[in-house]
Amino acid sequence: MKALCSGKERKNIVAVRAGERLLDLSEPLTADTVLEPVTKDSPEGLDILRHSAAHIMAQAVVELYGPDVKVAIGPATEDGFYYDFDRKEPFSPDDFAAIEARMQEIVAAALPFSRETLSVAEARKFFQDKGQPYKVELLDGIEAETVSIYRQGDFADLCRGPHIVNSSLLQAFKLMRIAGAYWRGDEKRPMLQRLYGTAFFDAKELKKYLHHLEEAKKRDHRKLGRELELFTISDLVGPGLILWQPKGALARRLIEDYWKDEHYRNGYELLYTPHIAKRDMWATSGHLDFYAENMFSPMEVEDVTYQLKPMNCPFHIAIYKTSKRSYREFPIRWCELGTVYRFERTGSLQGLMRVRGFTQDDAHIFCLPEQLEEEIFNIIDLNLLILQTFGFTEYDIYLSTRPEKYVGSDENWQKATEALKMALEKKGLQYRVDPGEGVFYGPKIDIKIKDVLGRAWQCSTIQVDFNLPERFQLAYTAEDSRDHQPIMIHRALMGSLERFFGVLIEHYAGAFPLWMAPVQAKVLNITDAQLDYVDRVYQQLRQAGVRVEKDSRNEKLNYKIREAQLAKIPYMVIVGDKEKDTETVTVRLRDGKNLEPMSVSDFAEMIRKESRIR
RNA sequence: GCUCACGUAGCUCAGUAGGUAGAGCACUUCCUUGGUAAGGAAGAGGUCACCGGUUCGAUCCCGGUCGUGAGCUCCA
Repeated sequence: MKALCSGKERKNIVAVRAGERLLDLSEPLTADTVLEPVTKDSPEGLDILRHSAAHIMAQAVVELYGPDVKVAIGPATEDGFYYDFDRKEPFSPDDFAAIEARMQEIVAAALPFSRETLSVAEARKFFQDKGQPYKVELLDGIEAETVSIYRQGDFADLCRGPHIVNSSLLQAFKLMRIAGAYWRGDEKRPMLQRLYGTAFFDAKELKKYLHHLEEAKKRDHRKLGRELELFTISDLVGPGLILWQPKGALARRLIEDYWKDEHYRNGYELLYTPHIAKRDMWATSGHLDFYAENMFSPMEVEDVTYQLKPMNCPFHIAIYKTSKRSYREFPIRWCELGTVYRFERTGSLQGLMRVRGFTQDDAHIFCLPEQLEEEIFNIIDLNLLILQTFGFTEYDIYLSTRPEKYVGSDENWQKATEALKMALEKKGLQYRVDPGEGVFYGPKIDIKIKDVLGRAWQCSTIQVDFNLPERFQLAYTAEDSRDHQPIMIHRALMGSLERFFGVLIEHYAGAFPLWMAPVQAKVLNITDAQLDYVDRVYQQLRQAGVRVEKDSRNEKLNYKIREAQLAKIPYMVIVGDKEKDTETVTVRLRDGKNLEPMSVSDFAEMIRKESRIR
């Protein structure tokens, strides 16, 4: 080790890496091991600290609340750590101070983390004697011959490691929240109490992280949605059902207009379809068998049962079936901003991100097998273009394969999965496989964009489907003048307009780019002497197609500016006597800067130019 | 759906050891006519989420329902 680095660097080392494995610094070395240091500033180093913090928290909890607290698991997470406990009495945030204080004592004691290797049988006896059934159950699932336990002070935990050398390295930590969590993530098993915390090597980092959380909170789309009057959710209407207020509705219209234009350019035709359909149709499509738990309850109308739509595909299929199709028509690209309803459990609803009624920017492409690859390419290109237009350039791509419950033959699934995979690879796009996460009728490519809170939101989805065409017996006449079955691609790029808008609000903190800002400019007068001029400027801008408001209230300019600023309006158009006399306006930008006075028509032209999307 | 927490005026929040409530902002009216982030005054506004229970009496205590938040589970 000494040979590896200088003394200063050594202080910075948390663990070492030997090939794939991470090892404690206390690990005995063999001559032939090649070691690589894991430092404090590496992601692995931080993970090790946080994992150790989880152990220290568990130790504190056991010491404070007695050995009848059962410990489950406690890993590091993306932004901290947690530990799951089974305890009769609920933890409350009031307990945090005591647990943190106890943790501080453990840190101050600089307890070494020591590793012991035991056989599985020995370990089982050890945890049985300690009265820790969750640990025993974990051991039941371990196939290796030996396991390791880590001790610090009197606390011992089943753990692969590695850990920090001793508890004094935990310099900056904070308990964050309490939540319920099912043992092993299974809702049929006991609900445990999960304590979340976060930890860093130094206090500055912790402070920075907490500050980041504060900033993220300011961008919360639910808060901004209310403040900017974009959308609301009403008890009168019901949970998970979005009401778009005028400003939000206008932004949505701009998004939809752009979407429609872009689709027209890319060879799509627009459809409209109804919100309900006969139950029989949902039986044919397989939704009743495979998607019923997500559907709203059926309704009877004149002895026929109908059901709200959770997807648009069967409606597009019905349109497909209106005439005999020829291969010469292909590819058929049909798109629709289709509003669907899905039953979501109350506990999972969240603002615009998770709702019960939402509009998909859906499309279905019917094509020949030999057109499949190119169509997928086209979709990916259009997809990335649209995301880019909205300012999203960072995303994770997933390839989701066949789920447990599915329709269709294995052969079809394999063909479809292969097609998606080939497309991603030929495009040179990095992706991860999400096994078993496909839809019941086909595999899919999902693109998840990240919001400021670091949450990844699934928006885009591209699905290849050989199965619904079969179920609905879709056909086209091929060159051989015989009937063949078309392939169907389902895709949504923004995914849900609601969710996408939510991500947009957080992405821009409500300060939308000019082209999609519901209000682009607000005309503010200084005194009543300019009332007539305010009106003229307002009318002229409105005629020129600028989305403009005016504030001619009897208030001070400061006050009007403050309001417009809080409303995140891109341009404030200020008119006083000076402007009135010269037939000009003074423009103030969102960032506080002022432009030179200009004519109203020049300003309108400036807005027109800047609002161009591409 | 599950666990925990929360639910007071449009918004943000006080408050009552159980005796039917208060601030700031917003709103209305009046005064003020003021050049780049809150001028002043007055007024209106709440069956303290809803339903039951305990009590002489409940916004406050207890139970249930609904809703919200953080997670779990599930997903666009």
